[in-house]
Amino acid sequence: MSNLSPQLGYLLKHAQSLLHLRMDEALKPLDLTVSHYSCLYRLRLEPGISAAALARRTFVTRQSMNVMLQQLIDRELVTRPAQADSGRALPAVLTPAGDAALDAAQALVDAVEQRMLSALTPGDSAALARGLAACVDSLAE
Amino acid sequence: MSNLSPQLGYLLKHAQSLLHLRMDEALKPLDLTVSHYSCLYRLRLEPGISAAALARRTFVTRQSMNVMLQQLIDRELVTRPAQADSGRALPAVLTPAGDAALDAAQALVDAVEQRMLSALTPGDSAALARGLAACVDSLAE
DNA sequence: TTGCTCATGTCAGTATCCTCACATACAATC
DNA sequence: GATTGTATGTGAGGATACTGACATGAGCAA
Repeated sequence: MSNLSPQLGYLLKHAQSLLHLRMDEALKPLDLTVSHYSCLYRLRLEPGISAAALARRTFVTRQSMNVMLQQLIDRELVTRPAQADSGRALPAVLTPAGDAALDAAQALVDAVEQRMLSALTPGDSAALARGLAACVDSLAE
Repeated sequence: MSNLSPQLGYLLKHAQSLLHLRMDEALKPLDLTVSHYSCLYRLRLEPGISAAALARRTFVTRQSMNVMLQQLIDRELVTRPAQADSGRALPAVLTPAGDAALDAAQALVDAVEQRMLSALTPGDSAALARGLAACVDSLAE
Protein backbone atom coordinates (compact mmCIF):
# COMPACT_ATOMS: atom_id res chain seq x y z
CA MET A 1 0.00 0.00 0.00
CA SER A 2 1.06 3.54 -0.64
CA ASN A 3 -0.59 5.64 1.99
CA LEU A 4 2.26 8.07 2.62
CA SER A 5 3.84 8.71 -0.77
CA PRO A 6 0.77 10.12 -2.50
CA GLN A 7 0.26 12.52 0.34
CA LEU A 8 3.72 13.94 -0.15
CA GLY A 9 3.16 14.71 -3.83
CA TYR A 10 -0.13 16.31 -2.96
CA LEU A 11 1.41 18.27 -0.11
CA LEU A 12 4.13 19.49 -2.43
CA LYS A 13 1.58 20.66 -4.96
CA HIS A 14 -0.59 22.21 -2.29
CA ALA A 15 2.28 24.13 -0.70
CA GLN A 16 3.61 25.35 -4.04
CA SER A 17 0.14 26.35 -5.21
CA LEU A 18 -0.55 28.33 -2.06
CA LEU A 19 2.85 29.98 -2.10
CA HIS A 20 2.32 31.03 -5.70
CA LEU A 21 -1.10 32.41 -4.83
CA ARG A 22 0.16 34.42 -1.87
CA MET A 23 3.11 35.73 -3.84
CA ASP A 24 0.78 36.81 -6.63
CA GLU A 25 -1.40 38.64 -4.15
CA ALA A 26 1.60 40.28 -2.54
CA LEU A 27 3.11 41.39 -5.86
CA LYS A 28 -0.14 42.71 -7.30
CA PRO A 29 0.44 46.28 -6.03
CA LEU A 30 3.67 46.35 -8.03
CA ASP A 31 1.88 45.01 -11.13
CA LEU A 32 4.29 42.10 -11.22
CA THR A 33 3.49 38.41 -11.57
CA VAL A 34 5.42 35.65 -9.86
CA SER A 35 6.98 34.86 -13.21
CA HIS A 36 8.11 38.44 -13.58
CA TYR A 37 9.61 38.40 -10.11
CA SER A 38 11.41 35.12 -10.73
CA CYS A 39 12.82 36.55 -13.90
CA LEU A 40 14.11 39.70 -12.20
CA TYR A 41 15.42 37.68 -9.28
CA ARG A 42 17.45 35.40 -11.51
CA LEU A 43 18.64 38.35 -13.53
CA ARG A 44 20.20 39.84 -10.42
CA LEU A 45 21.86 36.57 -9.52
CA GLU A 46 23.25 36.09 -13.00
CA PRO A 47 23.54 39.43 -14.84
CA GLY A 48 24.05 39.04 -18.58
CA ILE A 49 22.37 35.66 -18.70
CA SER A 50 20.76 34.58 -21.97
CA ALA A 51 16.99 34.21 -22.27
CA ALA A 52 17.31 30.49 -22.90
CA ALA A 53 19.36 29.97 -19.75
CA LEU A 54 16.95 32.16 -17.83
CA ALA A 55 14.10 29.99 -19.06
CA ARG A 56 15.76 26.86 -17.76
CA ARG A 57 16.30 28.44 -14.35
CA THR A 58 12.68 29.46 -14.04
CA PHE A 59 11.13 26.27 -15.47
CA VAL A 60 9.50 27.74 -18.54
CA THR A 61 10.26 27.47 -22.24
CA ARG A 62 12.50 29.83 -24.21
CA GLN A 63 9.46 31.10 -26.04
CA SER A 64 7.60 32.03 -22.88
CA MET A 65 10.69 33.64 -21.43
CA ASN A 66 11.23 35.80 -24.50
CA VAL A 67 7.65 37.03 -24.27
CA MET A 68 8.11 37.83 -20.61
CA LEU A 69 11.47 39.52 -21.20
CA GLN A 70 9.89 41.68 -23.89
CA GLN A 71 7.25 42.80 -21.39
CA LEU A 72 9.96 43.70 -18.90
CA ILE A 73 11.95 45.49 -21.59
CA ASP A 74 8.85 47.46 -22.58
CA ARG A 75 8.53 48.52 -18.95
CA GLU A 76 12.23 49.43 -18.94
CA LEU A 77 13.06 47.06 -16.12
CA VAL A 78 15.42 45.04 -18.28
CA THR A 79 17.72 45.85 -21.17
CA ARG A 80 19.12 43.64 -23.86
CA PRO A 81 21.42 44.59 -26.74
CA ALA A 82 19.91 44.43 -30.21
CA GLN A 83 22.83 42.40 -31.44
CA ALA A 84 25.07 39.86 -29.78
CA ASP A 85 28.79 40.36 -29.44
CA SER A 86 29.37 36.67 -30.02
CA GLY A 87 26.96 33.92 -30.89
CA ARG A 88 23.21 34.45 -30.81
CA ALA A 89 22.71 34.78 -27.07
CA LEU A 90 21.56 38.27 -26.08
CA PRO A 91 22.71 39.06 -22.51
CA ALA A 92 19.90 40.51 -20.39
CA VAL A 93 20.58 42.83 -17.47
CA LEU A 94 18.49 44.76 -14.96
CA THR A 95 18.07 48.48 -15.44
CA PRO A 96 18.28 50.74 -12.36
CA ALA A 97 14.47 50.78 -12.42
CA GLY A 98 14.46 47.00 -12.60
CA ASP A 99 16.83 46.83 -9.68
CA ALA A 100 14.56 49.08 -7.63
CA ALA A 101 11.47 47.09 -8.61
CA LEU A 102 13.18 43.90 -7.54
CA ASP A 103 14.07 45.43 -4.18
CA ALA A 104 10.45 46.31 -3.59
CA ALA A 105 9.26 42.90 -4.78
CA GLN A 106 11.82 41.07 -2.70
CA ALA A 107 10.56 42.67 0.47
CA LEU A 108 7.02 41.54 -0.28
CA VAL A 109 8.12 38.04 -1.23
CA ASP A 110 10.28 37.72 1.86
CA ALA A 111 7.27 38.55 4.00
CA VAL A 112 5.27 35.78 2.33
CA GLU A 113 8.03 33.25 2.82
CA GLN A 114 8.46 34.23 6.43
CA ARG A 115 4.75 33.69 6.88
CA MET A 116 5.06 30.28 5.24
CA LEU A 117 7.84 29.30 7.63
CA SER A 118 6.37 30.97 10.69
CA ALA A 119 5.45 27.67 12.34
CA LEU A 120 8.89 26.16 11.79
CA THR A 121 12.08 26.53 13.75
CA PRO A 122 15.24 27.49 11.86
CA GLY A 123 16.27 23.87 12.23
CA ASP A 124 12.98 22.71 10.75
CA SER A 125 13.39 25.07 7.82
CA ALA A 126 16.88 23.82 7.17
CA ALA A 127 15.66 20.23 7.30
CA LEU A 128 12.86 21.10 4.89
CA ALA A 129 15.34 22.65 2.50
CA ARG A 130 17.57 19.59 2.68
CA GLY A 131 14.64 17.27 2.07
CA LEU A 132 13.45 19.22 -0.94
CA ALA A 133 16.96 19.39 -2.34
CA ALA A 134 17.24 15.62 -2.02
CA CYS A 135 13.95 15.23 -3.91
CA VAL A 136 15.20 17.51 -6.67
CA ASP A 137 18.44 15.58 -6.95
CA SER A 138 16.65 12.26 -7.14
CA LEU A 139 14.28 13.47 -9.84
CA ALA A 140 16.95 15.18 -11.94
CA GLU A 141 18.23 13.24 -14.88
CA MET B 1 19.63 39.66 4.42
CA SER B 2 17.44 36.88 3.15
CA ASN B 3 19.74 34.22 1.86
CA LEU B 4 17.80 31.18 3.01
CA SER B 5 14.14 32.05 2.50
CA PRO B 6 14.29 32.67 -1.25
CA GLN B 7 16.01 29.38 -1.71
CA LEU B 8 13.15 27.54 -0.07
CA GLY B 9 10.55 29.01 -2.39
CA TYR B 10 12.75 28.21 -5.33
CA LEU B 11 13.37 24.69 -4.06
CA LEU B 12 9.66 24.17 -3.62
CA LYS B 13 8.98 25.29 -7.16
CA HIS B 14 11.85 23.24 -8.51
CA ALA B 15 10.76 20.06 -6.75
CA GLN B 16 7.14 20.47 -7.75
CA SER B 17 8.07 21.25 -11.33
CA LEU B 18 10.30 18.20 -11.62
CA LEU B 19 7.74 15.94 -9.98
CA HIS B 20 5.09 17.16 -12.39
CA LEU B 21 7.41 16.55 -15.32
CA ARG B 22 8.30 13.02 -14.25
CA MET B 23 4.68 12.18 -13.55
CA ASP B 24 3.70 13.44 -16.98
CA GLU B 25 6.36 11.29 -18.57
CA ALA B 26 5.29 8.27 -16.57
CA LEU B 27 1.60 8.71 -17.37
CA LYS B 28 2.14 9.33 -21.07
CA PRO B 29 1.73 5.62 -22.03
CA LEU B 30 -1.75 5.72 -20.47
CA ASP B 31 -2.59 8.94 -22.34
CA LEU B 32 -3.30 10.65 -19.03
CA THR B 33 -2.04 14.01 -17.82
CA VAL B 34 -1.16 14.76 -14.23
CA SER B 35 -4.39 16.73 -13.98
CA HIS B 36 -6.35 13.72 -15.20
CA TYR B 37 -4.66 11.51 -12.67
CA SER B 38 -5.27 13.96 -9.83
CA CYS B 39 -8.91 14.09 -10.81
CA LEU B 40 -9.30 10.30 -10.83
CA TYR B 41 -7.34 10.01 -7.60
CA ARG B 42 -9.57 12.44 -5.78
CA LEU B 43 -12.64 10.80 -7.27
CA ARG B 44 -11.68 7.54 -5.65
CA LEU B 45 -11.08 9.22 -2.32
CA GLU B 46 -14.38 11.05 -2.44
CA PRO B 47 -16.87 9.28 -4.71
CA GLY B 48 -19.84 11.40 -5.65
CA ILE B 49 -17.98 14.66 -5.15
CA SER B 50 -19.12 17.70 -7.10
CA ALA B 51 -16.99 19.22 -9.84
CA ALA B 52 -16.60 22.43 -7.88
CA ALA B 53 -15.34 20.60 -4.81
CA LEU B 54 -13.04 18.53 -7.01
CA ALA B 55 -11.65 21.72 -8.46
CA ARG B 56 -10.81 23.07 -5.03
CA ARG B 57 -9.03 19.86 -4.11
CA THR B 58 -6.91 19.90 -7.24
CA PHE B 59 -6.14 23.63 -7.25
CA VAL B 60 -7.85 24.55 -10.50
CA THR B 61 -10.98 26.52 -11.29
CA ARG B 62 -14.44 25.02 -11.67
CA GLN B 63 -14.35 25.82 -15.36
CA SER B 64 -11.11 23.94 -15.95
CA MET B 65 -12.37 21.02 -13.90
CA ASN B 66 -15.58 20.78 -15.87
CA VAL B 67 -13.60 20.68 -19.11
CA MET B 68 -11.38 17.94 -17.69
CA LEU B 69 -14.34 15.99 -16.35
CA GLN B 70 -16.01 16.12 -19.74
CA GLN B 71 -12.88 14.63 -21.30
CA LEU B 72 -12.90 11.82 -18.77
CA ILE B 73 -16.61 11.26 -19.30
CA ASP B 74 -16.05 11.06 -23.07
CA ARG B 75 -13.45 8.38 -22.42
CA GLU B 76 -15.92 6.62 -20.14
CA LEU B 77 -13.63 6.78 -17.11
CA VAL B 78 -16.10 8.88 -15.15
CA THR B 79 -19.88 9.11 -15.03
CA ARG B 80 -22.09 11.90 -13.90
CA PRO B 81 -25.88 12.03 -13.87
CA ALA B 82 -27.52 14.42 -16.31
CA GLN B 83 -29.62 15.89 -13.53
CA ALA B 84 -29.02 16.41 -9.87
CA ASP B 85 -31.15 14.76 -7.22
CA SER B 86 -30.92 17.84 -5.09
CA GLY B 87 -29.34 21.20 -5.77
CA ARG B 88 -27.15 21.79 -8.80
CA ALA B 89 -24.16 19.66 -7.81
CA LEU B 90 -23.72 16.68 -10.13
CA PRO B 91 -21.98 13.86 -8.24
CA ALA B 92 -19.11 12.37 -10.27
CA VAL B 93 -17.99 8.77 -9.80
CA LEU B 94 -15.41 6.50 -11.38
CA THR B 95 -16.56 3.86 -13.85
CA PRO B 96 -15.01 0.37 -13.66
CA ALA B 97 -12.77 1.45 -16.54
CA GLY B 98 -11.83 4.57 -14.63
CA ASP B 99 -11.05 2.49 -11.59
CA ALA B 100 -8.77 0.25 -13.63
CA ALA B 101 -7.10 3.24 -15.27
CA LEU B 102 -6.44 4.75 -11.87
CA ASP B 103 -4.89 1.50 -10.66
CA ALA B 104 -2.50 1.51 -13.59
CA ALA B 105 -1.73 5.19 -13.16
CA GLN B 106 -1.22 4.85 -9.42
CA ALA B 107 1.46 2.23 -9.92
CA LEU B 108 3.37 4.54 -12.27
CA VAL B 109 2.96 7.54 -9.99
CA ASP B 110 4.04 5.56 -6.94
CA ALA B 111 7.24 4.62 -8.74
CA VAL B 112 7.97 8.27 -9.45
CA GLU B 113 7.34 9.28 -5.85
CA GLN B 114 9.50 6.47 -4.57
CA ARG B 115 12.24 7.70 -6.85
CA MET B 116 11.77 11.21 -5.49
CA LEU B 117 12.15 9.96 -1.93
CA SER B 118 14.85 7.41 -2.66
CA ALA B 119 17.55 9.46 -0.93
CA LEU B 120 15.48 9.99 2.20
CA THR B 121 14.90 7.75 5.20
CA PRO B 122 11.31 7.12 6.29
CA GLY B 123 11.97 9.53 9.12
CA ASP B 124 13.20 12.16 6.67
CA SER B 125 10.11 11.70 4.53
CA ALA B 126 7.85 12.07 7.53
CA ALA B 127 9.69 15.22 8.57
CA LEU B 128 9.36 16.58 5.05
CA ALA B 129 5.64 15.90 5.10
CA ARG B 130 5.28 17.62 8.45
CA GLY B 131 7.25 20.63 7.25
CA LEU B 132 5.18 21.00 4.10
CA ALA B 133 1.97 20.61 6.05
CA ALA B 134 3.10 23.38 8.39
CA CYS B 135 3.80 25.62 5.37
CA VAL B 136 0.34 24.90 3.98
CA ASP B 137 -1.29 25.70 7.30
CA SER B 138 0.58 28.96 7.64
CA LEU B 139 -0.33 30.08 4.13
CA ALA B 140 -3.97 29.08 4.37
CA GLU B 141 -6.40 31.84 5.17
C1' DT C 1 37.25 23.99 -46.03
C1' DT C 2 33.48 21.00 -45.22
C1' DG C 3 30.21 18.80 -42.52
C1' DC C 4 28.14 17.80 -38.14
C1' DT C 5 26.33 19.04 -33.65
C1' DC C 6 24.48 22.03 -30.39
C1' DA C 7 22.51 26.27 -28.46
C1' DT C 8 19.90 30.43 -29.22
C1' DG C 9 16.29 33.37 -30.96
C1' DT C 10 12.02 33.55 -33.33
C1' DC C 11 7.54 32.49 -35.70
C1' DA C 12 3.14 30.01 -36.07
C1' DG C 13 -0.36 27.31 -34.17
C1' DT C 14 -2.44 24.94 -30.34
C1' DA C 15 -3.77 23.95 -25.71
C1' DT C 16 -4.62 25.09 -21.21
C1' DC C 17 -6.08 27.85 -17.64
C1' DC C 18 -7.82 31.97 -15.95
C1' DT C 19 -11.16 36.05 -15.11
C1' DC C 20 -15.59 37.89 -15.75
C1' DA C 21 -20.27 37.08 -16.04
C1' DC C 22 -24.79 34.90 -15.66
C1' DA C 23 -28.47 31.46 -14.48
C1' DT C 24 -29.99 28.13 -11.25
C1' DA C 25 -30.90 25.84 -6.76
C1' DC C 26 -30.84 25.39 -1.88
C1' DA C 27 -30.57 27.44 3.04
C1' DA C 28 -31.37 30.99 6.29
C1' DT C 29 -33.61 34.98 7.79
C1' DC C 30 -37.23 38.17 8.26
C1' DG D 1 -43.92 34.13 1.06
C1' DA D 2 -39.99 37.29 -0.07
C1' DT D 3 -35.20 38.31 0.30
C1' DT D 4 -30.53 37.52 0.91
C1' DG D 5 -26.46 34.68 0.85
C1' DT D 6 -23.99 30.83 -0.74
C1' DA D 7 -22.75 27.16 -3.91
C1' DT D 8 -22.84 25.07 -8.41
C1' DG D 9 -22.72 24.69 -13.45
C1' DT D 10 -21.90 27.03 -17.72
C1' DG D 11 -20.49 30.28 -21.38
C1' DA D 12 -17.40 33.96 -23.59
C1' DG D 13 -13.15 36.06 -23.97
C1' DG D 14 -8.40 36.81 -23.05
C1' DA D 15 -3.85 35.79 -21.11
C1' DT D 16 -0.33 32.60 -20.77
C1' DA D 17 2.52 28.67 -21.78
C1' DC D 18 3.34 24.96 -24.62
C1' DT D 19 4.83 22.07 -28.99
C1' DG D 20 6.73 22.09 -33.52
C1' DA D 21 9.55 24.14 -36.80
C1' DC D 22 13.09 27.03 -38.88
C1' DA D 23 17.26 30.08 -39.44
C1' DT D 24 21.44 31.65 -37.43
C1' DG D 25 25.91 31.32 -35.22
C1' DA D 26 29.60 28.93 -32.61
C1' DG D 27 32.51 24.84 -31.73
C1' DC D 28 34.53 20.60 -33.12
C1' DA D 29 36.22 16.87 -36.12
C1' DA D 30 37.55 14.92 -40.39
